[in-house]
Amino acid sequence: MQTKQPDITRDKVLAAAFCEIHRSGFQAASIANILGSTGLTKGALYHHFPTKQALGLAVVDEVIHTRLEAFLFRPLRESARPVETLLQIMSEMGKHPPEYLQLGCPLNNLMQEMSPLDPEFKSHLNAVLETWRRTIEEGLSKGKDHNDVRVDVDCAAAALFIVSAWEGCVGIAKNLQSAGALTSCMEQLQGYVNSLRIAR
Amino acid sequence: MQTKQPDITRDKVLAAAFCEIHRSGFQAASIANILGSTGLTKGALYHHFPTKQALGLAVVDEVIHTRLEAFLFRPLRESARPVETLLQIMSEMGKHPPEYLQLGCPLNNLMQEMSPLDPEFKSHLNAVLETWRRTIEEGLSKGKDHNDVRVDVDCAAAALFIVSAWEGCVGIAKNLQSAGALTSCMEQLQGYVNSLRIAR
DNA sequence: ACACATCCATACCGGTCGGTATCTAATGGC
DNA sequence: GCCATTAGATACCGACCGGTATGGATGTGT
Repeated sequence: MQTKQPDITRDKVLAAAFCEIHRSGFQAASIANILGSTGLTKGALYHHFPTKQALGLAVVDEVIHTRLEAFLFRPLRESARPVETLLQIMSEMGKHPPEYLQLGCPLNNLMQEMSPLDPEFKSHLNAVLETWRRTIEEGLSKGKDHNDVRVDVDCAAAALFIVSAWEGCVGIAKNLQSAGALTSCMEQLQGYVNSLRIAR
Repeated sequence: MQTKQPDITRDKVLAAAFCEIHRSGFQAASIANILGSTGLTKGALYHHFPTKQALGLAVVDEVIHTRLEAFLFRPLRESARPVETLLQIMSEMGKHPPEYLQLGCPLNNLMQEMSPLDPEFKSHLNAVLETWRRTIEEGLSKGKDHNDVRVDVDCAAAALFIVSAWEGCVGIAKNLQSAGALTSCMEQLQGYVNSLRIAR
């Protein structure tokens, strides 16, 4: 196991690639730009990643998935009242750095662009999406156990819709470039989530 | 006003460009592919459109907007009970040609890709989006007049959410490549719309 | 019938793309 | 201290991109 420069270099490339892909999409992402922003050269990149596609997949698995895990999946899994945690995270969507409003959700961007074009991308991206959906589904199920969610709710279908609408809201807000639109949309989605709960 | 061949050629280019852009996105859309599928050459294309961007904007205005107008906006505006018409159209989403499930909504694809990159695209795309949102808002308002929609509903916010979630559902279904997912998601969205109505 | 604008085909351009071959320099095992 | 492997730099390649310059064919107004 190497613990010297190589891992650092690899991470620098991954971080720069994530930014470039987030800005321009995968296909339009320029290897030259990625290298330029790191000060590295092609020799370094192609030593760690065989192709541009492999770099993109590594960004999905090691950057995008990891970030969602930290700010969404883990808090949701570890919460005692996951539905309230979910609503809390939704209400804090406006607190993301402004680039996220401007550029949208990196996962959704890549899904929309790459899933129809590349089965490898589709499989890696859908793995992240399925983790997201399942995490919410399990949160809703746990809510049922605590008499917080109505027993007649189809947790799987509701979870899929929540993820879909969530991505839709972020996407539309990105086009409108409006934090207010994002807030308004997420509030409506919170209304939907609350409609799944037992009124108190 | 010319009414000979030129308009036909222009429309052929537009139709081919729409397909190519729908398949690959705008940036990855190849002028050569567009021309190849029509049998025309660059001379023809660049006679009718000064740049690739102008071609893309024309696709937005003359193809995408027109199609949405025909299958969504007009039926909604002309309906006596617009909320029911809206629910009807939502329930028929599965009847689109399979390419639409595979490739997603052309409007949303372009918004996600181009809005952050090109203000011209953003403005044309958001004009279509705003027409969509406003049409639904007016439908909800008309529903209020007919005692179909609750008076406490914020029609503007609800309309924005409906469009956002709609696009989100189509986008997620495209990634999952699953007609069932689309149907399930749209059913949940119909549930949301119904929650805006007065229970009978 | 002649001049002229419109329509479109052909050939070509500079630039950028992802990827590779080759070389040097540093590192780790013995 | 020697050698093999790894890390990374440099130079270069063919393919493709959007766009242009030019020329010919086809109407069209007069």
